Amino acid sequence: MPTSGKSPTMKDVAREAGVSLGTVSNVFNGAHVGREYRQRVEEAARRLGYAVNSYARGLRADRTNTVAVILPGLEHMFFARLANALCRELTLRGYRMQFVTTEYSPEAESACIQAVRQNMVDGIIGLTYSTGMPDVEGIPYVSIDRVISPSIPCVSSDNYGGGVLAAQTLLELGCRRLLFLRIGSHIMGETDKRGSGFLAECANQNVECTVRRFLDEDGPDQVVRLLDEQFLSGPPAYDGVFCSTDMLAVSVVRYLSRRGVRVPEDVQVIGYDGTREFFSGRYVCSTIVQPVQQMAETSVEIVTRWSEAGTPALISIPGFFVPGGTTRDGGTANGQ
Amino acid sequence: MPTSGKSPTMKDVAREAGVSLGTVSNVFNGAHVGREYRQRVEEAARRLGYAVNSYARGLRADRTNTVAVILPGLEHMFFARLANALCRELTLRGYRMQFVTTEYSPEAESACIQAVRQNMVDGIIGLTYSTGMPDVEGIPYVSIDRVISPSIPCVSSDNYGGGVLAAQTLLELGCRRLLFLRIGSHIMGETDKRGSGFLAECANQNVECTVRRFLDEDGPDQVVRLLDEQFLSGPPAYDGVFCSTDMLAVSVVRYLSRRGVRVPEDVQVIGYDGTREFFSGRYVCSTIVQPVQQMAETSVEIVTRWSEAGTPALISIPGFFVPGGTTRDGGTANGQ
DNA sequence: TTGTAAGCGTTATCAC
DNA sequence: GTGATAACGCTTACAA
Repeated sequence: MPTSGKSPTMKDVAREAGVSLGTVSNVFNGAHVGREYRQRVEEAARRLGYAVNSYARGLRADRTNTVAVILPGLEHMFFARLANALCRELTLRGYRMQFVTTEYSPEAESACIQAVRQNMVDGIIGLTYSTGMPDVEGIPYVSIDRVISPSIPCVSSDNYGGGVLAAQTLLELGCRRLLFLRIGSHIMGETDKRGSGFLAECANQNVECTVRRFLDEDGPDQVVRLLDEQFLSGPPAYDGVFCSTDMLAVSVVRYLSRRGVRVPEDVQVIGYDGTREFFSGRYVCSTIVQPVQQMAETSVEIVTRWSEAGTPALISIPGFFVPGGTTRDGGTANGQ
Repeated sequence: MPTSGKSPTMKDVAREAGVSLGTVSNVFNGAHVGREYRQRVEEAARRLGYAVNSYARGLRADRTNTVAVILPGLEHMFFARLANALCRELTLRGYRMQFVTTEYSPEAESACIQAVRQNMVDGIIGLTYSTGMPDVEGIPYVSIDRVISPSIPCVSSDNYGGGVLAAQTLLELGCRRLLFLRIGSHIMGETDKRGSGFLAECANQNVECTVRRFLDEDGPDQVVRLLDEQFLSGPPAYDGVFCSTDMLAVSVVRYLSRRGVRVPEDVQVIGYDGTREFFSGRYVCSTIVQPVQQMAETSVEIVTRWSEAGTPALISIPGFFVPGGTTRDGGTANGQ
């Protein structure tokens, strides 16, 4: 067993076991091989520390056991959690993860699509905000949080349902004057449904709801100005706020605290994502938690079983509400 | 330009350009080719949308332009930042990143080492806590934050220097009764040097310093009990605390606040890592910031230029102090 | 069942 | 400088 230098190849195993190359190959591909032969091969392989080279295999068999994961970056906790879960699920199923960031290479996505066509990668799981629609017809591509076309499967948390849940929760907690704050780019996406669901449930329960929208480009000044309008004069104009992201929710909570408005006594706030402080594990606010783990499982399941079934175009996985200290229902939630 | 289906190969390009296979290969490998031929080939390649298949190349040329990155996980912000920076640096240099987590697959590391020997991966950048020393003699392996052997390069932040810096900072800020708190496993590692540096500087300036050590296994109870001993009775026994991680520092700060000890008025606390709140970008405490970006650059530089030079065994990159509200020097630092 | 040989996309070594 | 050809490690008809 050489401790360094090159690995043994099938040829070496064949020689060691005294059988032919094809037989060794058959053993490693589950084909029918006589017991005696199979044993000899397996033993020889163990002695030599042999493992198949999946890239060489891919060259012939169009299969590399590698999936590319494309995310905007890792510094946002939601992305980090997602990447982590995807890595886990892929590993569990015997796949390697090739990781790519769009943050630093806008053409990363098309490079990956190339790679699939070259059989260097078996499939792609992508969460991208690029404006152009990637041309991924006919290749194993799972999109996260963004509908690309009816024929490309998209996995996301149930944004609409999450919005409904947020409204139900605030209303149950006694809020009657609701505000929905949204931040994001111009382009419509899956995440817009958070607002739609929220508003629909408000309408359904005959409660009025105001909507305010920030753009990513807006600086903090803009946000503060807008919040001032809503809250500063007299008693708070609203007693329940749903924010499209935890980040926004935390900003709002901090703003309110600075202005002497008590949270959750005067105003209750719910965010969306399920962001936790990395050290304590505490949720940073009351929030609708994205089911990251299940989203990862589902995505991996779909790419790795691409051809096996007709895949539905849009799979929405329900999230759940968790109290995080910014609603009135019993303090800060901890742990899982 | 077919929008789906398989990619063109060198053969296709050769036919399209009316030259031989070898010539096409030469063009893509920078060898000397006549101007006329080169142009014809390049044009044909563009027309067909050709790109070399680096795995097929790897089969011959022992080079895949892929580097494996091994980290314990991504949920800790330091790891996420590191992975992000590594991805960036690798991409910039034309490498792909294969990402692996030890959290969910303890044998991930040896699998990667296999992969290198099989020429499926050109090199490894690894940050692992496994007890056994990986057998990586002779393959391109860069270890982060852990010395494996004199012949394996290790890149880390200058932990010793960081400890010195922490001591200098606390002393400059007027602290005279110092405490060093450490958390971590039994095994000695690079990070232990944080304490050594801190203590050395204390000794150097003739200031006494107490040391307390937690183990990862210790529950929060243990930590609280220990802190109670140090701080609870009477005025705080210490006025300056250096913690081996930001996580520990934040726990300590929270503990002190709950006990009515004011930070930074009564006790000043410095952590280590440079952790920031993901939404505000604020540092969670005054801290010694790990130079993640430079660590990534250096590691990538070393793996990708493996053979080109004798590499020093240990490269320590200095971090820097940043105030984060738990020291007395001017409020909370923001931004970059 | 087992062995043989062709071929996957590329590079390296030759003659030309 | 250019073009055929063998080889990289593996899979897969097909022949034995």
